Amino acid sequence: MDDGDRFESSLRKASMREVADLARVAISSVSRVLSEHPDVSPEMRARVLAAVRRLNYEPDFLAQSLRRGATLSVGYLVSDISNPLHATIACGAESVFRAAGYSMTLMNSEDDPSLDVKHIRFFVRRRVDGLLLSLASDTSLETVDALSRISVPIVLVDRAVPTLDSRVSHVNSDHRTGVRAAVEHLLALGHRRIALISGDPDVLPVRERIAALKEAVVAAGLQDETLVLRGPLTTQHGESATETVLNLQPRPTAIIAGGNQLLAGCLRSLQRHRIRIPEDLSLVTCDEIPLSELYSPPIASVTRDTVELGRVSAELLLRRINDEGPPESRILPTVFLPRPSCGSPPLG
Amino acid sequence: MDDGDRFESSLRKASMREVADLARVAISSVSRVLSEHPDVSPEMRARVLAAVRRLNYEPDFLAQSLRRGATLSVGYLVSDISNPLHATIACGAESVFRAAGYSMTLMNSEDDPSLDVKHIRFFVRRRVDGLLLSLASDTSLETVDALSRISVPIVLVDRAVPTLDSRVSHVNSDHRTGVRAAVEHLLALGHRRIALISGDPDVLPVRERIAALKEAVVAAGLQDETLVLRGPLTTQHGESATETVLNLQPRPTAIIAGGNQLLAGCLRSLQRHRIRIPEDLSLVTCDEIPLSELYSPPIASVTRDTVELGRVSAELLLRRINDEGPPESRILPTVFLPRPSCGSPPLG
DNA sequence: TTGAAAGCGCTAACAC
DNA sequence: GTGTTAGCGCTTTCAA
Repeated sequence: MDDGDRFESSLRKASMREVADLARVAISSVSRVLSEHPDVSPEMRARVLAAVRRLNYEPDFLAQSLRRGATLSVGYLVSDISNPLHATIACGAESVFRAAGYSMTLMNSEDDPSLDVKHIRFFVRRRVDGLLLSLASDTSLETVDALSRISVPIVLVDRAVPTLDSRVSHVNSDHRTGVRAAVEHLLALGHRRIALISGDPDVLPVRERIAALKEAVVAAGLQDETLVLRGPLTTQHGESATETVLNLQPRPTAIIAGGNQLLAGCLRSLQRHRIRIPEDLSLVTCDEIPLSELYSPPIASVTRDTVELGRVSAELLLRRINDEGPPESRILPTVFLPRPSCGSPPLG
Repeated sequence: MDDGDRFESSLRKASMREVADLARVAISSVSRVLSEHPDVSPEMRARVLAAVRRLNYEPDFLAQSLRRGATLSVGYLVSDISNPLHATIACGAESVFRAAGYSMTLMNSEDDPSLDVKHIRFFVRRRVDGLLLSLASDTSLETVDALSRISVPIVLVDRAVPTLDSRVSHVNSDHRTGVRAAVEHLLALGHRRIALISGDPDVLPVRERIAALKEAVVAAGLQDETLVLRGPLTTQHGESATETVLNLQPRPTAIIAGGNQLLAGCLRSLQRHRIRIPEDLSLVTCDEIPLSELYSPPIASVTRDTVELGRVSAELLLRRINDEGPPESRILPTVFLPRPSCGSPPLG
């Protein structure tokens, strides 16, 4: 490699114009070669490709996107990517997008519905080809309004906006079935005073979990002695709600942590008070957190394949982007895994 | 809102041309108003803004980027975003980028150096303004070559490529100090046969941890009875390496899990063999995993502020993008947190 | 088979 | 203070 080559191939972004000049062909011919147009002579092809190599040319995606009207990029809106639950969804989605030549841009809405709206606008201005949304709130009017005003394909991930049903795809987990199984398990063990440490009901999974708790009690023909403690889906709320539960008279005999972050806070509080599980209190979590199955004792959980959730969401979005049919809804299973954190309620 | 409005404001992306026509001004005037150019009369401003609202106009970022030569977007390359360690780094970085008006696009390289290269090329074609890289391997020649051929600002996160020192910024954690403190703690407790379950040495933290182990032993004037088990940074390797350790005669009395994923696998194996911690074996982890501090017993760890790591990385990248000085290096502290998983070695 | 030229939506230099 | 115009780098008719 001589010095000329080394100079040419380094650091500067060459334009198609320069490639055309070097190859002594028209710029449109370069374009044809690179987009594999059938009608190009082998000689020209070779000349162009040589120039491309020599200049280390890479087509400008921006210019291509502007011209073609597609960016091959999608936006993923999530409340908090540092939550392992969302991170695995993102991972599943990204692998599907990547395989299809799409890139995924990420924005955290930090559980703030007004950021939901801001970021959706942002993505639209950036002309993403589609949007994967795990909204901070699927009940906020501003968000629903913003969504109804835009035309990009949308997939809601574990969220529901009934007024948009005909325009957006949905991928949800069947939280209700999983939580019902968990509650039935607790009821069968003899628990009656069951506390659900819950998020606020402005996202679908929270609403479903609350409904499932009530449903299971009603279905069992029992009087409702359950308790729902609402608050943000944070470890802080998990911790303080657990404190509340522990101070109640009579004290609930089982806690369902309605989210993985809530569980972390809950465990912190239980440890501080040296509550024995399951002798003093039974515990179930909704969504795992790393090590929850290796905890002492292993913690029963309502769980699901979140990587798959991400993959399916991405697939539905690509289908919409490529105009392969109308919006669809998918419901993926959840499963209740009984583990030693559930036992009989303490006597008395 | 009348029907006309409803029609105009919904679903179609209006162009600046249409806004100009509706407001009966030149297209450049629209541009001036929107980019807050000082010399615009209040009347025109009002006319333009009215038209903008009426058409629900959003400027096309793509066209702006092409024209301005900046995309206000950066790429983040990471081996696996579903690892909480990387997810929190991403979270810290994203918040800084977002505050500065930048978006962050994510690609997983799945611990495959060839994907590192592919994704770097991909980002360059997309004309990102900068790159945050947690490479799968910082020793791969192809990667180094690819990096030396591109001109976008780069920040290496917890990675080192000596030949690129003058061209890229670095943000590293001081793994060496943290691991040395951990080893010194174990030595003080009487441990001599210490096993480090390690990743492969093609990323900086792994190399530093191995070096720190040796350093600490030498500094203590002891004969080296340590053992390093290399492999991928996965739970599988953590598990199988632990099996290996448990079968050794004489068996090591302490294990250092050189990464959070390795810890998860290690714990699984220890539980299966009913190894008591710290009575039978002492344990330290490098980087926490959710619940590792709430484990029974709580697990000693070499840890660091990963959100801060992400934030600082983003700040250095923005500084380079805005040409505010040459590439910089930052070393952020790690800290060893002794916890009950470390005790005296078993007798005999 | 190849080249010339229009234009994607925007910004900025220049004119008035 | 506002309008006209030349591109940013590419794709794609339309002619030749």
